[in-house]
Amino acid sequence: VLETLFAAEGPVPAEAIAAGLGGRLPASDLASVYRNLETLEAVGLVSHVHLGHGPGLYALNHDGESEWLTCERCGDFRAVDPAALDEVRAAIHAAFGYRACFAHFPVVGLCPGCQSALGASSST
Amino acid sequence: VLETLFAAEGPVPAEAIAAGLGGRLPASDLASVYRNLETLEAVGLVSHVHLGHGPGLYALNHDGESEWLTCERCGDFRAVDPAALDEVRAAIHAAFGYRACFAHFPVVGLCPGCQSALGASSST
DNA sequence: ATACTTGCAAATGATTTGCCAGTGT
DNA sequence: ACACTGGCAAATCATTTGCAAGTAT
Repeated sequence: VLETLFAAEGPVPAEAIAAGLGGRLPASDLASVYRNLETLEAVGLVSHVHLGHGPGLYALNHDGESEWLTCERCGDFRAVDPAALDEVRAAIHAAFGYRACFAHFPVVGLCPGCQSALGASSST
Repeated sequence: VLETLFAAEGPVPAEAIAAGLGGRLPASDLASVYRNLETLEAVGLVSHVHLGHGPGLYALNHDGESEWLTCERCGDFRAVDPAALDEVRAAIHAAFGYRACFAHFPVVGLCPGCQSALGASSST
């Protein structure tokens, strides 16, 4: 499982891991994959993120957890360094007292491309 | 279904609507409830939010959609006026070009209570 | 022999779909 | 007669659990 996650380019669904990323790596049973992922998450080597509906996506924690942005229209997503969201976190903390984390559940919105794809109207 | 949503205090799972909020209102079949909710969402009267894992929660759009904050530790949540998140949205837009929306997927983090419950360490 | 890990199958929870009967126009 | 809505059962998708067989220590 670790080898497969290492070979993956980005976060992947458990099913893809079970399939060995489409046959390129040894396949295993989905149940074992979930069991291993659970263990690996518990020790902090792996984490998963929920991008919209659809299955959770798993990825290695190379240096630390990433946080995520995803587009609710086209489904695209990007990892961001947690530090890049510190200003956002500060604004949320100042307004509501919450300390936000976008590692497990991402920031959801419209990516620049989809903003223009719909008639670009709003400002700010 | 509308009547039930109107009687509900906050966002409720489809199952609670089907049960008539625990018997206080006429019960219906879960499938019908989902079908009606889908239609009501399509016409903009209702929206649902995904609070962490667990079922989606449905609520009326009284004056406009709310956006949500939820605590990943205690599961508590609160609705916020979208305007209150404009500063946050602006920070995200400035940094990444994304236009965030927290109506369907909330801001996830630690509420003030849970921050103290874990040894309050971090600042900002 | 004992502990850990797997594969496979069945269970769970949320949601969707198919279909048929009941109501309304 | 025809369109719409509801109930009920079965299907689907992601994930979990039980259990028996297999490998390792």
